[in-house]
Amino acid sequence: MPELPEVETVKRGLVKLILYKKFIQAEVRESKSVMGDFKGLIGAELVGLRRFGKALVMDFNNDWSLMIHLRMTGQLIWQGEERFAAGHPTEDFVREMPSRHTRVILEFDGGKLYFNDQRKFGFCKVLRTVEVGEDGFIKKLAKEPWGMEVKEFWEKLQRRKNSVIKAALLDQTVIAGLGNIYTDETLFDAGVDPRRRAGKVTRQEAEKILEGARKVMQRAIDAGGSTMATYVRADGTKGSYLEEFAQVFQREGQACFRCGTEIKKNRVAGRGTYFCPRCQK
DNA sequence: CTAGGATCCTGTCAGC
DNA sequence: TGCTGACAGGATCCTA
Repeated sequence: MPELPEVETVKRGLVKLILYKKFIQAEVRESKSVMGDFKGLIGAELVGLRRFGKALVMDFNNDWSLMIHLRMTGQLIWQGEERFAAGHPTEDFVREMPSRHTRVILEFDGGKLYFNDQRKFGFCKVLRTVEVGEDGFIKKLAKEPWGMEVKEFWEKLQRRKNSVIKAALLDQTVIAGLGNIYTDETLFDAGVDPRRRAGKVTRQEAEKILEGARKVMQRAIDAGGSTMATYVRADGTKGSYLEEFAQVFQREGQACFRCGTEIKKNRVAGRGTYFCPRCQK
């Protein structure tokens, strides 16, 4: 699931649970999921957590850092005295760890952090703290919607004027943090058809899209904590917070909450895309 | 430089 | 039941 709000939820959970804990060792079960060498982190204390778009960075007190990107199916599960699970929601949230999807186990003083990733697209990368900003992904990353002025956003859209607006919003060098869900939710909120060319989006619509992205993602962040609590409390219950707030995502054939028209699903920018044909022009 | 499709990988589900 | 193809909450690489 991991788009910006989910990664922010992971970050907040880890701040509460493992900040200032000492890293003991790592067990790498899938070498493909790891870049760099965990040796540099052994014995160091976790002193900071940062998020860059959908990427999470853990900083240690010896000038080494650990960057984690969950991509499509990554999740992090902390098992100490308490349990915390966030990222891509699967049955593994409530299962005994490790599972068959566990790629790396990070042992801290007081518990273990399990990096699970069904499809192995995600990764952990050990690097010098000063090199975090030089990482290819982070270096190219655009601002997040809260820090972006309409003018700058508009200009970035012109750079991708021949792409559909959905593709432009998914491009992390245009705006950081949106993935397939929040792009659809944002465009619904802004009343813009995902198939429109980015260059045809008016300045006013661009402003609505920016505001929509902020609103939609902030709501998800605010809901994140309680959702996780629900997940852990429930004995196997598969509740999804998507159901709580999604206006269009995975609602194909259902009535639009705003106008009652059937929500449609199309392939746009190579991704399953949900929208209301009446509310989004 | 951009745009669009293929690709990495595993799992699930619909249709035969 | 078993097989096949499509698809999946991401990003990069390749080609035109």
